[in-house]
Amino acid sequence: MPVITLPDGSQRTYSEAVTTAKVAADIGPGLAKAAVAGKVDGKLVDLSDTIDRDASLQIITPKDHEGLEIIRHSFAHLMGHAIKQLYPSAKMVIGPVIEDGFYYDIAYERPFTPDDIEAIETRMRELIAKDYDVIKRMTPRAEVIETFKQRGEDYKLRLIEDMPDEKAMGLYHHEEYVDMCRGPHVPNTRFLRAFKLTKLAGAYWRGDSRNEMLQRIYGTAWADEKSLKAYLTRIEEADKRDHRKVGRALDLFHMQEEAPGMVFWHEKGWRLYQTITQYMSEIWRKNGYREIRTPQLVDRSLWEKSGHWANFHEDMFITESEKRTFAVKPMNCPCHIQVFNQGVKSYRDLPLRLAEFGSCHRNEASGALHGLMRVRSFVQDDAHIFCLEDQIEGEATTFIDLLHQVYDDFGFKEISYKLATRPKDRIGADEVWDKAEKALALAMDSRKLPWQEKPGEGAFYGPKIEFTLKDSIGRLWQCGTLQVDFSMPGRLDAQYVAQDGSKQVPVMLHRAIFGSLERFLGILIEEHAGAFPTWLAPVQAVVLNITDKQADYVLEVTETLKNQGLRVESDLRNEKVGFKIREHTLQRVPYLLVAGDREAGSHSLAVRTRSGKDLGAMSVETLAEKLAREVASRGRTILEV
RNA sequence: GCCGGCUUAGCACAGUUGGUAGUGCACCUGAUUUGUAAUCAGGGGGUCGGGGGUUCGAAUCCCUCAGCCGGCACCA
Repeated sequence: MPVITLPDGSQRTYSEAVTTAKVAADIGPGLAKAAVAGKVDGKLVDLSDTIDRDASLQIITPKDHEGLEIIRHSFAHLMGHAIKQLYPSAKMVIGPVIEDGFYYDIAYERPFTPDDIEAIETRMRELIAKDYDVIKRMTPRAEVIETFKQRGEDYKLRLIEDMPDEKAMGLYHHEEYVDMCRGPHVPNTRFLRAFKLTKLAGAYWRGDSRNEMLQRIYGTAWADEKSLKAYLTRIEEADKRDHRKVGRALDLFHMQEEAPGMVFWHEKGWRLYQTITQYMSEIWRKNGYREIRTPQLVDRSLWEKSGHWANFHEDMFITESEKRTFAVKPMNCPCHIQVFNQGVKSYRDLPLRLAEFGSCHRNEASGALHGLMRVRSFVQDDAHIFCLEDQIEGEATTFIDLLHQVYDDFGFKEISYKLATRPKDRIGADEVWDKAEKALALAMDSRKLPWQEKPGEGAFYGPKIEFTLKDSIGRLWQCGTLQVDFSMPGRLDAQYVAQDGSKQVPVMLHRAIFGSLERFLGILIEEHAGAFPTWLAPVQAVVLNITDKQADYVLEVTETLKNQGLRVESDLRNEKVGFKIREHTLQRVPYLLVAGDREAGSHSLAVRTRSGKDLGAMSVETLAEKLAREVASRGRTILEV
């Protein structure tokens, strides 16, 4: 006699086992039609699954996030159905749900073409129109194996081998097509309406590059057409903020074939770059860091000693001179240890924080390069903290606070936190890893950060926290990092004299806030779509004349503002004001300062913002003061309020 | 590095079945002295990513290299 408790607290009693579909139908025909699945005691089940005991039940519809995920998952099966009809010899591999959609990995004798994708999409729409029921059958293991054997689904058989304990699997029948899945799935194709196949890509079997490559077809899917359209528009809009496009449009930087993965910074981009390095230098000064500078080329022997040669020499740029091999430095830590090693250090010197805008080169795989986000030549705001073991947690929390302060200054609110723990190939004893991982976890907990673990993703010398930011289309990029390292200082002979006079090896923390300046700027460009807050804007204001009569006044005022440290330019071209306003607005200059006869006569300027707001005329002194305040507050107070 | 796609003027793009390159913006010149998102008229500019091949003839077809784009793998 199952008693079913619904989310509103009401209860229904049944004389025998009941399905979610039946309960939904008893509540009302509307709900019966909208029901996608059930959630029994917190666990998602198919509408056709029976409930034979007292339980809480929530009916899932497309309005629920879980409902949408089920729809996306069912779309993957639908795509399988279409693909097997069009290309019977294709072997289906896995078809999971991802953010905004789904994909399916497929093994097929020839590459799919964009035309194939179109054909698949068309067939999917035809299948949807048939409005067929999706039938679930829990099937005994042997029968499942037999089914897939008959159908030549080799990869499904390999997947079954990975689940030795499963005695029966859920088989979902889409007419003649069968897929294996934990489920749940939609009961009928009527829920599958709003979708679009988006991209075709390669992906390794089991995510391992030593394995064969499969073909992956991605799709996006939504509960209704409106959401789909909204998503597609969102992607289109986000695409316009792409830092590679904005970088060209605003004349910030360029890249070219002769230097793949390396940036030619133009004047405006370089101003931005310098603004953030100067900002960071000041942060270091105020927070007990000592800024240093170390060589670009270092003899191979040092990299061998540090362990980097063994792990990464194929990705290092090498040069030879007088029979010696040098590596262009791919990172700064070994060099910082050399600085630490100069002179005798006492425990009283710790924590010692050495910071550098470290220029690094790494020969990244050609396919990994991505605008400013992944380059071969980059600069890190790198610092190493040499400290005692019991100083780790304190240094870690202080660092996390500092990172938040910096991200807040740049307007980044959405940060995700990952703890990457010991990888397979590593140096150092397990007890040491235990301590290091614990220290990082404690530091994040003390700040109540919502972090996730990434098992096995740590560096070879220690675990790390990754602070990641999103680009305009939601791709995550690691920017900040904090790593504990019990190994490198010992390998490179770092020592300090302890309280008892003995020599001890310090712990080293590797840390960066921007990560790579190039990547950080890429994210920053996309975050603001090129409309940088005034404190960062390469050109903060342009002074425009209306006719030649005001030229001298414009030059004088520009000079005055420049002398106050503002980045101001004048535009004396023989053009209409409307034309000049348009151009500088498109260049995302925060303030356009118009000087006509009225303004020249009263030593003032008419102020217009790039968003089109007319702030009226103000005296040059007032304006300079307001701008200075806006810059100093890093945009927290702005001119227009 | 792997899979797929792309590469035409400074930028964004067109270019039908192979017949020898176009549009818009930008640029240059002239006129215009203009009050808040495009003044008008004229003009110049491309070994069609590099190399090789097929052909009477290649931006168009084939091979190859490079770069870029989207994924995958990698990321000290």
